[in-house]
Amino acid sequence: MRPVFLTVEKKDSRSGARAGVLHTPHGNILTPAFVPVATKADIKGIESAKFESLGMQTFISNTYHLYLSGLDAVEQGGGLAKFMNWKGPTITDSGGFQVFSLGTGFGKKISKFTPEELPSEKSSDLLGYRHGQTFPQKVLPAFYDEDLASSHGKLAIIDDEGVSFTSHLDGSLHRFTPERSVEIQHRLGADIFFAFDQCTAPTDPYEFQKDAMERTHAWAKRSLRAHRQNLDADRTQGIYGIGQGGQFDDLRRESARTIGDMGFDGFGLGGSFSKKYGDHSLESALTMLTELPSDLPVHGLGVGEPEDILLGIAHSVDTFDCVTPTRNGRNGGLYTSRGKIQIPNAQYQYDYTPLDEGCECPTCLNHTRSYIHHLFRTREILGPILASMHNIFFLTNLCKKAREAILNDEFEQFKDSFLEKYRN
RNA sequence: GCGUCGGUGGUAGAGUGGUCAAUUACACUUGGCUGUAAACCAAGCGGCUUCGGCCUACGGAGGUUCGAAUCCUCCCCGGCGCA
Repeated sequence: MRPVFLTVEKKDSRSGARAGVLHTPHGNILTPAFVPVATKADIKGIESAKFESLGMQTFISNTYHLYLSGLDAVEQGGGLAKFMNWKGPTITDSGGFQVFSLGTGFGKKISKFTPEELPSEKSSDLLGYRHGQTFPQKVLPAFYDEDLASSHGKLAIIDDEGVSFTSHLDGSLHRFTPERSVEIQHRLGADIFFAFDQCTAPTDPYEFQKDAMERTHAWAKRSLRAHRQNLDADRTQGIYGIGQGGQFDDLRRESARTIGDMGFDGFGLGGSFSKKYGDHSLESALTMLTELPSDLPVHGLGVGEPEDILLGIAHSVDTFDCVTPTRNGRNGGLYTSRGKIQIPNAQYQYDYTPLDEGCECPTCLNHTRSYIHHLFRTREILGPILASMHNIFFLTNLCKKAREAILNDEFEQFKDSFLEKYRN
């Protein structure tokens, strides 16, 4: 028996939607489920004691950030969950997204580095590099790229072996490989973690996507092998493989088949689905679902707008993580059943109704729009906190209601009526 | 009363003859945020506009000058000092 597996309770008769139970060593996750992001072992502004009241069943933290600061403390503190005083399931992401967001995904610049552009040193010299050590001086120039340096002074360089990058915190040089990412994630000790991948933007061209996809496949194999070699971790942690392919359906299908056949405990829908890349980047990624083993749990990485979550559910995605509730919340954007609102806007100054009529989150049960508006205007820290709490509840509740609808075999109806109201 | 320094857009505060409808910050108005270098970022912020400009503005009124927020005179208001 694997440490993580899905049992499907009910399949919708008119769509691919399904309701299930994702079993983990620290408890079950009822799916579909929304998974808030706790990048650095905290959901910004919200302590773990509040999680349950927000409808949360789990959360996802980040390998890249925790590796740069706090890894030893987390490990010695008994792992991510215990460290945070959380009893339920936990998830970590591999750091693959940062390879993208700190590298080619930064701004609009696209750069690709071939192995011959890399340092002449054998890659083994670069492996095992630890935070705090000094990188060999002679390889430094090879890591410096004028083009990228001018835009953010930092760099992530990809080669087939792994990724070299500079810390966004202090500029120090580091190296991630699939093996290293897995090792760190073993030390973080989450119930579910992800294989190291190369994320791309949907707008990247075919050859680039194909290259990244094939590299991701090779890294997936290595991530899985590294996991199997740690017998203890393999018994207590589940590993998800990630598929890529950008907007190209043939690549997406190939990626799903390849990753789906490797023996992972779950599948991560890889990519970046921001609207700035167009309106259909998620749809092409969803073509992957038709190629996967039917009982394999599927996670949508970075899928967090209500429309996208419902679209994902309709295609049998089980879990979703995203920064949307927390980042939008901190910046004053609130989800309501009638669409998003900007609470700092003037029109809410004397609006003494709840953020969302009928919402049962801790924020709405106790406070008015006027109050939240006031907290944002005065830049009080409570504003972003209450807003984040509401937004998290909104999305976990959306998934909860979708689950109930699926169990009642009325998902399509639920989805349509939600969207009609949400879009006004 | 005398002397002195100063009065600039919602606020603070630059500018001190033309490149000024006026730097900058805050405030204000509105956008954006999809595996978090984001409690962040961006745009706008006198009126009108056929978008080329036009009009009204730097305490008030005059004046010098081709040209004044900037120089001069008087008035009003404020700070400080001396009576």
